Amino acid sequence: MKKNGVREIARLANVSIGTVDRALHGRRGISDSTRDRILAIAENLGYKPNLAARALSVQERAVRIAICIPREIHFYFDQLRQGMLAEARSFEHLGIETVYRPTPRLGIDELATVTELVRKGDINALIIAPGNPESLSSVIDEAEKGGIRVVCVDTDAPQSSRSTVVCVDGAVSGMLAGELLGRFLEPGACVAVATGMLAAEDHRKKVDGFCRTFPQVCPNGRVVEVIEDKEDHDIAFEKSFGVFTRCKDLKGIYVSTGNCLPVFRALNVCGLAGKIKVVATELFAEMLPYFKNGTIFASITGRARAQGQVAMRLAIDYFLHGNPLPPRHLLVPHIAMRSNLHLFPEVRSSMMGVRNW
Amino acid sequence: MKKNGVREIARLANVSIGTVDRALHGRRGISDSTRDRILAIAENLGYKPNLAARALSVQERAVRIAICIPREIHFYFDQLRQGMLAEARSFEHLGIETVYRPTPRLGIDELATVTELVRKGDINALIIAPGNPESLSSVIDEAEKGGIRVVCVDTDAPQSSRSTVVCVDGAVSGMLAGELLGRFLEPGACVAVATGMLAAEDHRKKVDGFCRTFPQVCPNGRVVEVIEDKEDHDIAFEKSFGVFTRCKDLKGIYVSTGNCLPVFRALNVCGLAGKIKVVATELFAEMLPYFKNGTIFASITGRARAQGQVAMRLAIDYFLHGNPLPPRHLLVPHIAMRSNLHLFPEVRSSMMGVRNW
DNA sequence: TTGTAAGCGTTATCAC
DNA sequence: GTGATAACGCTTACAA
Repeated sequence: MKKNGVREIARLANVSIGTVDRALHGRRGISDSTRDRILAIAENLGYKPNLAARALSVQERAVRIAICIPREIHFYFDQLRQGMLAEARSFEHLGIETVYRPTPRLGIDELATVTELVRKGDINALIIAPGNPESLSSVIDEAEKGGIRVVCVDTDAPQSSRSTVVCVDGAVSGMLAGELLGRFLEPGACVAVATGMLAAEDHRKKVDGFCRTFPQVCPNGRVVEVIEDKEDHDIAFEKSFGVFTRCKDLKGIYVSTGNCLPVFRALNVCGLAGKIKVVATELFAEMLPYFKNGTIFASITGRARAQGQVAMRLAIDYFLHGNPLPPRHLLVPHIAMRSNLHLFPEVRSSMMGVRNW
Repeated sequence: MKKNGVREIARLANVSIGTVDRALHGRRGISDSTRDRILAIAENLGYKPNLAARALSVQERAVRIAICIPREIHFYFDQLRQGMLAEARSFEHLGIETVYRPTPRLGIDELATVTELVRKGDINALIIAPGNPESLSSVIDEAEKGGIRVVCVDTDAPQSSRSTVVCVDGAVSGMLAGELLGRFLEPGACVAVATGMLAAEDHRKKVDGFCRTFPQVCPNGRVVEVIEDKEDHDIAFEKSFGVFTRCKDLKGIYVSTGNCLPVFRALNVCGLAGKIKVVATELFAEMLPYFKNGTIFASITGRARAQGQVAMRLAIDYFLHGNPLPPRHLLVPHIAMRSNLHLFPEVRSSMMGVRNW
C-alpha cells in the first residue's frame, strides 16, 4: 500500500506541506492557482486524511456526557442505562466519556443532582429522564445557555429548551392499545383502563390515546371505567377487583401501568383470566405467566434499551460529526405477543428451558 | 486538563518510556519489581492510552467492509443500504471503510460479484443479502477460511459457514400474523394465505408460522387456501380473485408477499374491502390507501434499515472491540397499524399534509 | 504567499 | 534490563 499523504501531495506539487495544508483546508494566504493545482493533485491521488493523526495533532478535548436517570432496580431504567453505556463504550476510542450520576428514585434528588452537574461545568451533554419536568426547566435552560446539550429520554421536559427528546410517544402506545383491543373485541364492547396516575403526562397521554381510538375501531365500543392506582399494589387490586365484579359485561381492559400484576391477580380471583382481554404495557419476567395462560393478549413496550442507545448516539453524532439534533426522536413501540416474546431480552432469560412457548 | 501518558508515568517512575511500554504491555525484558511499580503508578494515575496515537503509531490497516446487496430501486434494499452506510460513516474516524458492490437484482450476478470480492482479498468483512444461498455456500466458506467475516442480512445462508446473520425470522412474522388474525376473527373463521414462492425459505417460513399459529389462537379456525403468486402481478390478482369469489365464508387473509397490491385490488373489485380482514407484510407508500380505507388491519415489517444498521455494527464491533459475532441476531418485527403508521420512515413522506390519520 | 520545524502520544528499534 | 530516539501523518506557529 503506497502512502499518499500531505507529504506526497507536496512532493508532486513542488510545494511544502504547509501550502498543501492551506489548500486542503481552504485557509487564507495561498494563491488561487497553487490551491487549485494542489486540490487537483489531492483529488487525483484520492487523498484521504489520516484521522488518527489529525486527532492526535489537534488534540481534541474529550466529550463528556453525563447520565442522570434513576438508579431504581426497576428493570426499565436498568435497560435504559445499559443502552446508553454500551453505545458510549463503542465510541470511547473517539474520546467519548460518560459521567453516571444516578438519582435514588424517579424524581428524587434530581434537581440537586442536575444542578450540580450543570454548575460544575465540565460536561458537554446531559442525558436525563426527568421525573419532574417542570421543576427542572430552569436548570435545563441554564445548561443549554451554557452550551450543554440536554437530551431528555423516556419523558420530555417540553417547557424547557432541551435540545431533543428520545421517547415512545405515550399517545401512540395508547392508540395502538385501543386499536388492538378494538379489533379483538366485538362491536359494542365495554372496556376499562387501568393507569398509574393521571397527573403524569405519559400516563395521561396513554389513556387519552386509548379512549380516543378504541371507539373509532370498535363500533359502539365504550370505555366504562378508568382505574387510577397511584402506583400502589393494594389500590390497584381493590379498584380493579371492584370493576370486575361491578361491571359484568366488561370485555377488555388496557392496563397502561407497569404496576399491572395486581390487576391480573384480580382477574384470576374473579375467574376472568382469558375472558376479559388484556392489553398491557411494558414487559418483565413476572408477566410471563399471564401471557402463557392467555390473560395478556398483547403488551406495548417502551423499548428502554433502544431509547438509551438512541439518546446516547444522537449526542455522540452531534459532537463527533456535527449532526444536528432533531427536535425529538420517536421510537416505534414494540408489541409483545406470544409469538415474539422470545425475542425480548427483558424476558428471554426467564423463558430458558421452558417448553410450550 | 493534565496530561498523563507514558511520559508522565516514566517521569514518576524514574524510568524511560521504553520501560513503561514494556510494563504496560507485559513484554519481556523487564524486572518484575519495576514492572509492578510502573503498573501501580499507571493504575494510580488512571492511565488510559491515547488510541489515536496508538493507531497512528502501529498504523493499523483500515478495516474494509464490503456490501453486496441488490441495487434494486425496491425500497427495501435501499433502506438496508442506508442503514449500513449511515452506520459505517459514524466509524470512519476509526478506519472503517466500505466497498459497495451492488448486484443488479436479487440473485443476479451475485456469485460472480461475491467471488471477485473474496478473491481480490483486500476486504475484512462481507455483508451480503444472498438471493441464492445454496450457490453461494462454497464461496462464503472460502471467504471465511481466508479470514473474511461474512455477515448475512435479510436472508440466511445456513449451509455455509457465514459468521452471523441479521434478519427478522420469517417464522415469527408468520406467527405474529397468525396470532393477530386469530385474535381479530371469531372462532371457526376461514382464512387464506397469499405468498410469493414457497421455494423461497423466507416465504415458506412465514406461511408455515402462520398456518401453525392461526388455528391455535382461533378455535376451529382453518386455513383454506394458500395462494402462490410467483411474484407476478397478474397471477396474484387472478388467483386471489378466484379465491374471493369461490370461498364465500372467507373472513381473513394473510398477504405475506411484498407483491400485495393486486390482492387488495381483487378485494376491492369483489367489494370485500374491510369485510375480509387483512394482515400484510412490509410497508411502502402504495399501501397507504389500503390502511386508510380499512382494508389492511396490520402489516408486519422486516425493518430493513435496522437490519442494515445492526449488520454493519456487528461487523464493526467485531473488528474494533473484538466483540464476538453471535450466531444470529433476530430483530423484533414491527407491526404497522393506523395508529403508528406515521412513525415509519417508509411512508411518512407520503403522509405529509394528509389529514385524517 | 510560501517553507520549516516542532509537537501530539504511542510503538518499535536500536544501542548500552 | 534499560534508555534513547526515530517513526506515524497531521496541524500550527513562526520564519522567510
